[in-house]
Amino acid sequence: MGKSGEERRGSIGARRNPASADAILDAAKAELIEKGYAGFSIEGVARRARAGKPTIYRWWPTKSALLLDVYQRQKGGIDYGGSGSIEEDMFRFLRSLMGHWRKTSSGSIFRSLVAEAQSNPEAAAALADYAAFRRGHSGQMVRDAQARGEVPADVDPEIVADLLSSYAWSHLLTDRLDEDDATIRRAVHAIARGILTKPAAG
Amino acid sequence: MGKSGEERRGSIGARRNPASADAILDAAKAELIEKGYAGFSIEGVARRARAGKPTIYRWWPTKSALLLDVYQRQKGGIDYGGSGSIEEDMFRFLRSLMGHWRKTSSGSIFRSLVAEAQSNPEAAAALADYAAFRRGHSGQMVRDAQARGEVPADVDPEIVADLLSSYAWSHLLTDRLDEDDATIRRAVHAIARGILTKPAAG
Amino acid sequence: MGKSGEERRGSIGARRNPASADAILDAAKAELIEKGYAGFSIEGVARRARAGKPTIYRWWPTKSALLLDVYQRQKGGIDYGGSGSIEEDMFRFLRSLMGHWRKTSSGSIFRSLVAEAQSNPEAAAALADYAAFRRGHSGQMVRDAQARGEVPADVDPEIVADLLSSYAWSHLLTDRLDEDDATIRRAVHAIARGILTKPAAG
Amino acid sequence: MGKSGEERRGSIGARRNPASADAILDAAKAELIEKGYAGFSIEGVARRARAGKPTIYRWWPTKSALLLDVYQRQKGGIDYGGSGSIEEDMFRFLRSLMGHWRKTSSGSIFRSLVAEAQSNPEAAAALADYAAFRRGHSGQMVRDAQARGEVPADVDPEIVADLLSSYAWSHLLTDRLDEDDATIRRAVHAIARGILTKPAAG
DNA sequence: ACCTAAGCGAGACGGTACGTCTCGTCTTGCG
DNA sequence: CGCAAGACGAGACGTACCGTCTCGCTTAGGT
Repeated sequence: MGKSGEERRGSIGARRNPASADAILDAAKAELIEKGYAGFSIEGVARRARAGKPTIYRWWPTKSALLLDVYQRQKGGIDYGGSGSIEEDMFRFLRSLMGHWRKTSSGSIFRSLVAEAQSNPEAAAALADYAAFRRGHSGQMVRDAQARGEVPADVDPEIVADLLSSYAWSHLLTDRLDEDDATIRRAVHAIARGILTKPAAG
Repeated sequence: MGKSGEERRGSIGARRNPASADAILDAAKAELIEKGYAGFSIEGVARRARAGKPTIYRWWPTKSALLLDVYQRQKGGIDYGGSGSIEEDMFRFLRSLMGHWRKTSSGSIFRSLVAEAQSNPEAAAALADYAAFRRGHSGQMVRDAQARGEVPADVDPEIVADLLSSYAWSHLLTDRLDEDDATIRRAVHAIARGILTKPAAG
Repeated sequence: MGKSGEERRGSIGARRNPASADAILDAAKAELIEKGYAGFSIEGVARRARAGKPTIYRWWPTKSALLLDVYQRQKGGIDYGGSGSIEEDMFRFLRSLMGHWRKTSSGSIFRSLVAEAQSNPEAAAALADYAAFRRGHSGQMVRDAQARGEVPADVDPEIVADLLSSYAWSHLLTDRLDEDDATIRRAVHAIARGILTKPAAG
Repeated sequence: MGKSGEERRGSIGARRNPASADAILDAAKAELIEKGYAGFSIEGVARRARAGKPTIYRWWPTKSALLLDVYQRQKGGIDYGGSGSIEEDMFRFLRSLMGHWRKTSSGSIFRSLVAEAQSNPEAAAALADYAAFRRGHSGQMVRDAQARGEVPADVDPEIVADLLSSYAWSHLLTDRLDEDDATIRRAVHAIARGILTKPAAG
């Protein structure tokens, strides 16, 4: 998390100093983890990063922009399958996303982001954009399955991705990331196979 | 929303004055609706209710306690189907819940509650309890369908309810309550019928 | 300058706390003396007084209001004569005013006030009011002399007071408060000789 | 105030670019006039002059240095009489000085200089020098009158000049440059009558 | 009929964070 | 090397709320 250099970190000319950006993102992450969203303040980040507030506001116009950046730096590789089976892919996706949130600090950062979005329209827009982007991304699982003929073409990949990420979100937001594999599998199974009783000939 | 009397509303002796409690809850709700969670402040509530701040802090020690009280006074009836078809029931449930949130103020109050729960453990616990209760409640749709033989017994009603409410939550939290009926139907369809290509003989 | 109590100095109800006012004025004076006008800040005063900034802004809407208050608390008794001679009275007035400015800290406070008035219209108005009030006050010397018949009625006491205070101001502002008595007497003499009633035969 | 060329004004080699110096002084003057001393900032001057801040700091190490330079470029001719009467000369001097300050921008620049001198010793020294020089210069009126026999030799011209300029300063600093002629005449009259040689028989 | 106890409105208090401004320093790349 | 440009750490600005406090008042219930 940075080498925590002692020496002053000044301007390097008429362009952004990446050392400052790093220090600020590191400090923001640390503050978020230590104090949580409620105790998170630009003031505190500036203090910890030994940066001036204007330097922060210059590059992250809003608190949510900073939060989003912190989150994105943290994003690890989420497993998008390739197992050859859409059901297995969806399971792996959910388990890996929820595990990532639970095991790293990114879950708590994302919770902050969601909280911020509930009061800050800019954060809301940023989060909506991000979520849409992620839906598009994870919809790839479905499109791959369609290419394989596993899923018919009239299924909307976005809607499936929406169901999956909604499930993950609500578990994150209500402290239920530790759902066991069987439960996740059953949720995924419901989406893959449906919940209706199969016709006799099925 | 109260008669908003002009005359001073003082003490009625050595016990709580219900008129003040009402005025404060009304004011809190109004502030929440007008300004959203971000612009919500105890200060503002006190101002609008013409109440002293200590009067608020005396009865609602934290912001989340007040928020919860406001939300509880607001509960409206959600449509749990009875159409005879689980798919139609699920569609009606989602549409009615999302419409309720969108059209009344309860959506914005609930958003505030979710936001608060992300940093306040007390609010988090209250929200988790509430969500579990609601899942149990809306799982009834599935149990009814199982009784009809429409859904096999090995489907977990809680998981289905979880998928549905998760979908609604994530749309609430990302400002997508105005999803059109066709989209909601497709999501519900995925859960009911699954997304896999049906076998030729099916 | 205050007993520097250690214990917290909170609210005493819905009215101004004089202890806070005193602590703030003391702190402001000390800051002004230690750091001069350039280094004077509301922030610094609040810090030293252990007061919140809003407490300062509540009672002194502008920096100049605070400066003026500090100055006025400091104002010692200026000698307005009563020697029976207008020339002697004017001399004593100037010498006592300039000595007071030089020997106490009020000179440097007043310099700050004048400086502030050059950039802040509110301070300018406050200073103008104050200066006019003082001219009226010190004009009393002349009115007394007129009552004695020492000065003719058509002399405007305000103009004489203006000449005297202008002389004192310009010496304050250019670090010449240590003018010797002989020089002050000569300046006063120039003015006195012009306003004396001429002897009938003179 | 300069042609304010649109094209970039870069370096002209390893020496000072006079065009930049001019642009900076022009911009400083304009800022001072438009926004007054309070709104005067190096930042603003650089912006208006399309100059880099370091260029300003390179040549004018302090704000007061820049202020002085601006004032010096501005000197206008003040009327030192020659009317043959010391009283008339003094009146013309005051009226012309105050009018000059009022009608051109030099008054507001001088006010800034005085304000700056109250907290900046360097500026204070420069102002004191300048004021002494001006007193010597305007004392010439009195010396001329002494040569004519209108004023006795034991009157100190410096003290008379001090009274006059003090009067002008204090009116400048308290926004009273628009004093009418009659009032100025009465002030001058007070001084003049005191320094006139008295006719033997009155 | 008094007396005490508690709730009430009001609003001041010491704090903290906000987002903006300017300071004076620094380092670049161009001319 | 001077120049325009502009990022940097620093820190003050004036405002908004926080949660706590003390006041003077009102009313009810216990004596």
